[in-house]
Amino acid sequence: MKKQLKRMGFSYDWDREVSTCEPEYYRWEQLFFLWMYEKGLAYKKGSVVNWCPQCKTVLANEQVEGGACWRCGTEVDQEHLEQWFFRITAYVEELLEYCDRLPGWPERVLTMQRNWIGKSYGCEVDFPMADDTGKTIRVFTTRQDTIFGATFMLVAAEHPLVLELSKGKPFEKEVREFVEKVGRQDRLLRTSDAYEKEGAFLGAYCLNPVTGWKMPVYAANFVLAEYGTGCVMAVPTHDQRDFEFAKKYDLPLIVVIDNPKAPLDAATMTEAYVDEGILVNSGPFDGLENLKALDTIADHLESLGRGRRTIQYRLRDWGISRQRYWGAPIPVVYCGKCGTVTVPESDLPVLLPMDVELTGEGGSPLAKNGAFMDTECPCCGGPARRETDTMDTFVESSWYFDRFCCAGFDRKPGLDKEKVNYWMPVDQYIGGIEHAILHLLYSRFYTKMLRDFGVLSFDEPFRNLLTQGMVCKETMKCRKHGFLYPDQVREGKCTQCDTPVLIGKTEKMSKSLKNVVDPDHLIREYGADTARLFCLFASPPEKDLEWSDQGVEGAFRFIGRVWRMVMDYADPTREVPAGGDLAGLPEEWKALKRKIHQTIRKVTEDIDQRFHFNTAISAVMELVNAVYQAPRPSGEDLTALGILREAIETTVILLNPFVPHVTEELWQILGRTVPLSDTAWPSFDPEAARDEEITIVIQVNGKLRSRIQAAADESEESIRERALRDESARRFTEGKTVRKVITVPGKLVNIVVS
RNA sequence: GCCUGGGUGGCGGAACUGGUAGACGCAAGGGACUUAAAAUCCCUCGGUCCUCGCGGCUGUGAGGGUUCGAUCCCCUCCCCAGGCACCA
Repeated sequence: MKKQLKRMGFSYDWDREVSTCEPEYYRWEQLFFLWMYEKGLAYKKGSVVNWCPQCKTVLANEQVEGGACWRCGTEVDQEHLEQWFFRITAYVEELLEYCDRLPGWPERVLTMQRNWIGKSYGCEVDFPMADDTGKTIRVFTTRQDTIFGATFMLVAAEHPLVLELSKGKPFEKEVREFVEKVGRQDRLLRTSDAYEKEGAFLGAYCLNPVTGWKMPVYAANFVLAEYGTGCVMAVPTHDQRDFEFAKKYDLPLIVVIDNPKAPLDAATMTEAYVDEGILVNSGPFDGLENLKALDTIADHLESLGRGRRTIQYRLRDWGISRQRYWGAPIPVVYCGKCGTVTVPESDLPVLLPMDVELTGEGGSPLAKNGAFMDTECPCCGGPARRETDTMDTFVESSWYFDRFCCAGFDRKPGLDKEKVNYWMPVDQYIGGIEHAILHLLYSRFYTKMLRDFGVLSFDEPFRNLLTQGMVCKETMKCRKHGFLYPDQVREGKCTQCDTPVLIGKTEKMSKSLKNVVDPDHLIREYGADTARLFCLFASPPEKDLEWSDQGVEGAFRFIGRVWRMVMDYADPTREVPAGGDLAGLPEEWKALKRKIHQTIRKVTEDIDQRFHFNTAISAVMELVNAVYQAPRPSGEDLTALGILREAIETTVILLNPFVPHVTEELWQILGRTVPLSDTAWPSFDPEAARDEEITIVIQVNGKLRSRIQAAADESEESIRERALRDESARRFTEGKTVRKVITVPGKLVNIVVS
């Protein structure tokens, strides 16, 4: 890996290399854990967690993609386990707020983070039970404007209230069966479109706090126990889920928001009305617009003492326990006497044992390692057991960038504040879009936390973010032999059985699809420079890159073209100083001089401001084409040779960041002794780059009709006059009245006629 | 369903702030060089019509709108990619 990176010519500073799996790194992570534990930012709790049966480990919510494990794709189960969590929710407000203060981040990443955090404003409302026990059911709602239409109550099947309320009632058995059934249903089924809303009546009633009506209480399969309070007031007229539920169990519907365009009738509604409207059947609030009623009704509930405004977030705490080997051991021991005890700072690091058996079967290898597990309690000295869970490896990647600033720093807290605060935040961070929420959210959290511990003095880790695309290639498949590597195909046929190969979809390069390119082979065949040039030229970095063998060939040809150009002129221009004065140059050489400086400007801007290497490279290609187009001067024409020398040297310098190896060699061939990598980037001469003559477009009624040449300093008035006299344009203005003439300096004249 | 990006020649992609659409490359076609091939160098290359011009019309997913002028701004719709999805 390292060798390959070096062969490609990437200029990494290997002195800053960091290995997150070494104790020199993860010991600090364990220290941070102790600090977090002390502050309540790390805690253990029993909860329903995502469990990957393949990896035999727990996964954070963010690490479940469409119900499957982000690593192996296996469907994730729900298990009840004791797990360690990081209290990322302590920073939820700041994480959300700073989404508006990261102008250098792509909007879609920020949107994804905002959605993931999922802030919503609403009310908690207490619904008293209809029996006289004085108990209440508390719900969270964002739609308190519909409270007059709440006709029944829904409770998550897993909620303890379900069994409590139904206990001893004639419905108890049915409720129990229902709860068990929901518990058995897996995640995939629950989220599928066909999943039907179901419930069971608990034999209990509560009262609507504003209308006083009796509302039957149901357990429902579609109510989430973990969100809000796990209980929902159901308003079937204005919520589609509640509507479906009401229809199924024949529950009453009351319209409380009327559609101003077409009045609603509860008896004939076929779906819930979820748009804006005017309140009806809502007592004192009738006639209000529902959006305005949100506030008014919230006030009303608060004055009644039945509810209060609250904010809910979708974001949950970050479950970091993993039953894997890799990852820092959690520095905690369990003592029969003292309970959960943290490992004292002086005993850190808790080392990952080297003598574990990695069976590949999943499950924690540490839990099978007695020497690791059995220890002494740091408090009482008695026998104790170590925590065998390790931390999610995303913890490691949440601060490695800080460590880069002071790699090897071996004093507490593992970060040299001065250096870190000098280098950080990262000016330009580059990563795949797949980390939009995982790594990028965790790193933001960790940064804020370390800031509050006094280690860092900045709020956000990455000032600018570029999400680069992935390298894709078409897949090839043989009917008999499945997916094929590129070298298993010759002339469209499988090399094993000679049957024609099926060309499949273009997909992200992966070993499983065999649509990969071997970098060693590529470097052997074409060299690292060709590989680099192709990748940079094919598309801008934020887009996916479609691999094309012909494109690689094209990149190789261009390098050859540059090489021949240099070889051609290296000798004749060897003794000629590059450049030369602009004044007095014949027009054709002036044009090349201009092209040189325009190219420097364009390439500098494209690299600097936009990371658009593809257009930077095409600009250099244009310069090379211009040199090929130039007439070959005689050996005495020192002016011309000087300009050519300048063009050639400029080409070599400008290409250096893209193709460093070949340009360094060409630089030497040109007789330069100072290495190109130590040579300053050229600056352009604005005077030379300026166009002396510009093409002015003449439009009639917005249609392109003619072009004229104008001197750069020609007055707007004069250009306008010439445009009006222009022969080609007059063919279209002849016999018509000129209504208006619009001139855009340096660009065009538009003559409006009727 | 909701949110975010996108949709430009045969293909990858340009067009910076509303001002010449298609830069540059690939593919294709033609020519030069060569005994020949490869390599190289040069030319043509969105569609269409004709009187083949330094021409006309048309053209950036579709349809409207704003504007002197729209790939760019606004509205409606279609399609593709990604994200979220019973979040009350």
